[in-house]
Amino acid sequence: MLDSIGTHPRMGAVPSSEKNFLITGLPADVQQRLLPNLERVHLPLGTVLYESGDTLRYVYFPTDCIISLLYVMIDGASAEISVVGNEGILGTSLFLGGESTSSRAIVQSAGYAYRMDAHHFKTEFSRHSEMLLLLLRYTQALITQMSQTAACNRHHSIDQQLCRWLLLSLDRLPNSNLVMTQELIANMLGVRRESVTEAAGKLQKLGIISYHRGHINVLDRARLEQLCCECYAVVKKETERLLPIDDVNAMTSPSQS
Amino acid sequence: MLDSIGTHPRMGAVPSSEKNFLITGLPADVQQRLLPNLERVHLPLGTVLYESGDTLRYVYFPTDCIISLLYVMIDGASAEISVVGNEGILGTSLFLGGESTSSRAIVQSAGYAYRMDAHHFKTEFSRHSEMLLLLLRYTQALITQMSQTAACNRHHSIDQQLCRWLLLSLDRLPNSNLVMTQELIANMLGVRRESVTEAAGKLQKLGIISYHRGHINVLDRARLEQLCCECYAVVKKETERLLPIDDVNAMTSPSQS
DNA sequence: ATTATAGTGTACGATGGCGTGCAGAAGAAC
DNA sequence: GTTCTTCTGCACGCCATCGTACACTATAAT
Repeated sequence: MLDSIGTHPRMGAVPSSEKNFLITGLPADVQQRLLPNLERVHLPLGTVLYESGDTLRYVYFPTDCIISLLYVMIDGASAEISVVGNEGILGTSLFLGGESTSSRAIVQSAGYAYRMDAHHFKTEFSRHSEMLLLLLRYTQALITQMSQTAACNRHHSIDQQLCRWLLLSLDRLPNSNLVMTQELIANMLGVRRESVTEAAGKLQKLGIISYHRGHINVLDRARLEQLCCECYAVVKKETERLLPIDDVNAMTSPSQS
Repeated sequence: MLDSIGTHPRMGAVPSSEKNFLITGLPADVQQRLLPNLERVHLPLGTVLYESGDTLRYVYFPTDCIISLLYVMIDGASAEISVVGNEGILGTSLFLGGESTSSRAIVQSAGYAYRMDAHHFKTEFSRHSEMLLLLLRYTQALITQMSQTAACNRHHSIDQQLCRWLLLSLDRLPNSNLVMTQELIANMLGVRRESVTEAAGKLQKLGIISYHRGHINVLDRARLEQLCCECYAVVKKETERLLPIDDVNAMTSPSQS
């Protein structure tokens, strides 16, 4: 079903890896109806999709990019609240009813997303419950991630949090290469750049990652999970419970099922 | 309208202060329909309304009590994710679709709540959009609070966080007396008891609060807000934006409006 | 009255993370 | 090739918070 997006007049050629599970998780007829209103857009690293307080004009369904929800304090200090990839949607406040949030959405890893005009989106989910129910379940997964972030910020070391962050990012990327400087990671985690340098240095010495001027390669994911605090596993497990992904159908064509 | 709850056969005499704004915010006919399924219950301090992973059997609409959503780590360390009072509902996972959450709900301040059976609740919100829309807006307010907690845990001092915590509690209580030991506050904030002792001691010396073996009295709320980090104000402002409370109607009888 | 228990106060070293400053090295720009 | 910028590494003192230990006091239990 999603394959047909690639042949839609408004879309160019689309690699088959570009899926968003909130779309592929919908019944074929709903997907078909959404199609004309979905626009494939490229999102370069660092793009700010919305700022704290902005009224949202679009929702975004990331495919191979990662979006960070970042809270920026008055003094400029920041903290990542959660990350959104191809399992989610950006712009929950449109169906929750707030129209805006107090966080900033910024592209943490470049890639593509499908975006939908706020107006079309609202009429769609107000008309049909399939989409709303799926989005609500995703919202709960998002809440889980936020909760865990709050607890993790309180109790766990920067070393552990870096592991968590790497794993969350890895899950949302097609390969194990992150394009990401230590400075940016520090902004996300809300810590000093030097602290990230130190933590990343440890991981590199252990042979778990290798990095080089803005490029991080994860070599040993298993050991990363061992060093990580419980927070990653809790969020992942709960997300899979809430949003079961039928890989076979989701990655091929759900309309044929 | 809510006044009539006090005369409902299933209810005893109910003080007029016992309101929940998610109920009083609904149209009169919807309230009328909810009434037979609402049961007034007393919630003593420390009651665990649900544990991490529990399937919810009831939703709770607090009136004069405060519920804390607490995340408990494997090693027993805890952190408060958010608080719920008469502005909210406990059991969002029932309409979000997850049925359970990874947090614990515990009564932080004793009082009363209206509870509703999960089954009745689900049929109600699936049938009528008024309630769903209101609940969704509340969900966004909750998300705001969680986000802010995450950021606050990262960047602000225990002194500031204690101020935030006191203010959040104060907003949900009919008076300025908190029944709460320093030990319990420490659990909520996820810090040592001694740290709370120290922070509370400072506030007492400044004449802002007075406390005595499990009883805290806030004497100077204005100065508390001055000492607090931005986090309290952000959450409060956003909550008021999302859930405008028409005090006149809400506190009297909306059915007459 | 006496004894427990719960709540609070204080002290002291340990330490993780911060702020700051600076230096080296890899790429990019010219 | 040279210069400039970005990214990373390291070192220093500082401080908030932690872990631990213990003392004191008010209330409850007997």
